[in-house]
Amino acid sequence: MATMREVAQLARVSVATVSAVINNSTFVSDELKERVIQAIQELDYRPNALARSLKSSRTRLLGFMLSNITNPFYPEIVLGAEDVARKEGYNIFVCTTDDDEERAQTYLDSMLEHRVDGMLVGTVDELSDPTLRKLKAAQVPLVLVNRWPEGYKGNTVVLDNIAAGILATNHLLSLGYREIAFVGASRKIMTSRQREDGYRQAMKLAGIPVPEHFVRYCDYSEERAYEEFRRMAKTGRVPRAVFAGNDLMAFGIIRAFLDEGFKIPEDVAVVGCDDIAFSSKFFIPLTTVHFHKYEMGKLSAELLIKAINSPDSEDSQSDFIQLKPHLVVRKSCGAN
Amino acid sequence: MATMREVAQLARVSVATVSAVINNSTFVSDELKERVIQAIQELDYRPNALARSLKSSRTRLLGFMLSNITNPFYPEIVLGAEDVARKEGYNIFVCTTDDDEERAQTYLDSMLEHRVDGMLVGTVDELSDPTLRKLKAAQVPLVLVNRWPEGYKGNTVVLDNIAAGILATNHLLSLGYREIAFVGASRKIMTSRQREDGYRQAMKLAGIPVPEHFVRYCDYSEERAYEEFRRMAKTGRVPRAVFAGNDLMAFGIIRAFLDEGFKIPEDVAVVGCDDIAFSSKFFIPLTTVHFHKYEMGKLSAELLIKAINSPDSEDSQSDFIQLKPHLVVRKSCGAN
DNA sequence: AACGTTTAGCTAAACGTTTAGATGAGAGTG
DNA sequence: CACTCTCATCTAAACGTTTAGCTAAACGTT
Repeated sequence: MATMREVAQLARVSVATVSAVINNSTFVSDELKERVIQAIQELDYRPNALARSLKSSRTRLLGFMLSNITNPFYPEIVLGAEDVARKEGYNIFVCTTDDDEERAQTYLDSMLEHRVDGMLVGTVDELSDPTLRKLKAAQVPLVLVNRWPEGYKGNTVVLDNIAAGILATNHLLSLGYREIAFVGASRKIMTSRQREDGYRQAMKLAGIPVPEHFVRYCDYSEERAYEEFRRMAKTGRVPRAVFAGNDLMAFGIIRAFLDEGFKIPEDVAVVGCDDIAFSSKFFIPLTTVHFHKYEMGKLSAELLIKAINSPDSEDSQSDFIQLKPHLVVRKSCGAN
Repeated sequence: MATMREVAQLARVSVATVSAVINNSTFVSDELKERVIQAIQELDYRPNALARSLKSSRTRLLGFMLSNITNPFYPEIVLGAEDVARKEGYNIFVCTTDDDEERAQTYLDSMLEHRVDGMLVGTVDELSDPTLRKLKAAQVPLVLVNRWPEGYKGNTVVLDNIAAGILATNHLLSLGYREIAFVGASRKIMTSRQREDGYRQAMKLAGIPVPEHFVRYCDYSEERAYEEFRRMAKTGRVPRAVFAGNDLMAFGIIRAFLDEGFKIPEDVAVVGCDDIAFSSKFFIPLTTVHFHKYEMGKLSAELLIKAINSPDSEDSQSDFIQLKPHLVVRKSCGAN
């Protein structure tokens, strides 16, 4: 592949002039400019981003760490981030850790070695997380996305999961259901914990005790939820309504109940959370809590780029953006 | 961020020794090695991949161009590729073009400027595609994934879409259906065209004329398929069976028929194609044609890395891998 | 003692850019 | 005409690595 030196030679100018034409950083006469452009095309020259970044110490690369693209919750977020990155001339480096600590570390090292200009991180929800510590030590501009450690100081774009829990639970309460189950991923996962907390708050406010035997944890997985509720249905002891911590689990729960001969929403009402693309297309369109996922990605990237461009990234105050959800009423809850 | 020079200073050795320790390329005495490691940790030194790649002219970066991660068909492929890449010490740079020519060009330029060691390309299905021409000109090791231009010479990993069409159609024929509709994306999209061709071959072999008024095109989109078939259902003139070019459209078709009061599979049998994750979890588990998507990603990356490592990439013969599908019989077709 | 051999560790030249500062041709001024 | 200014263009020094080739100490051989 041709280098700038060769282009300069062919155009009978200095490398500085070629550089000036490419970046149009300083004035170059039309004649030389023409010659340079000619030479670039002739040689199919393409600037070497490595050399460029090495000298200028900015790569126009952004890292994005998330747990699993296979989960339909994420691609939209990535898309939002990608769209603003592209517009601003950045490329995004997506890596998925599957919530595996070792993988996260490997990828993080790799991103830092590639000198990304900033990181979008969707895998950290503890202050003690090694990923977070490493990132702080490396002083990379940083935005936490979707998950975050309580009390974290720094740019953060997240969803108001407590509000989501309240919204879903209140909706079910308003439809007259009292015996409402909750299904989460686990108490360890912040988003799940907060959705549960919202559910508990709403129940408390309504003066209804939480039926603890109907609070279950299924790893945010369709399969696990299916198994859990199939088992539950077999006992005959089922709740009148379920708030599922995500749509995937809601699908699993509905499938389990259907397979056991229950009717949805007549026998059991189900409300999901996330409003993934498929939820509106499910045969029983799912009532669920909608989050602006694309928006979350977009805002995250904007914030990150702002942080990168801010003169001294150190003491610039950081933003905490919390996106509000809204309820999407469809068929699975038995409203209308 | 600390440089190798600073590490060398602190460890009282030369940069060459530091380099040797990091890459353990030549023998270094235990004593010096110890001092170097100490210094690296003390300074939190991290090799600069830019400088390293600039000198060694390999980046250990792979590009992956595909149309749209939001389509559940793709994430699994990416995962397969990522897994082998990680194992081989490569990072994958995913970019989505949304089948927009301009975006493809922008991203491609960006990847080439970043000097990726090779490219996985899932967006090219014409020999005249500018992307393909640019890639050939740049002489980057290359594997075409999923889509490919007829007659293309070079590494390719694809699905046998014709076999898929035959499989699906034969299954419906074997269940006694004769009036079988086909829904594709468009004749312009190779995968869709081939699935259609498979369908036509199977019909021909069975001696049944293709009902051309039941051959429709819906851009591989759930919505479009829904609208198209809702309209069709309203006319009262509906086929007894449908082979949908992908699962998403199958879902749309089923939803359309249900909303018009038809029963699936009793009134209309539906077979999809792709077997995306959700198809088995649909309330009417979808009969569909399964492809090994993860495998496709895995094989693609393996082939690419092989090509990168092959001594003279020019005349090394290229592989054409075509993955065979198999039918997954579930509920939507009315078998058993 | 003189020689060659081995080898741990070093020096310095790349890799392909960016960019501060040098150069020198023209134009403008008194 | 001598002077300064302006400004298009160039020269050369980085950026942080890798690596070919060198140095010199230590050892073995005769």
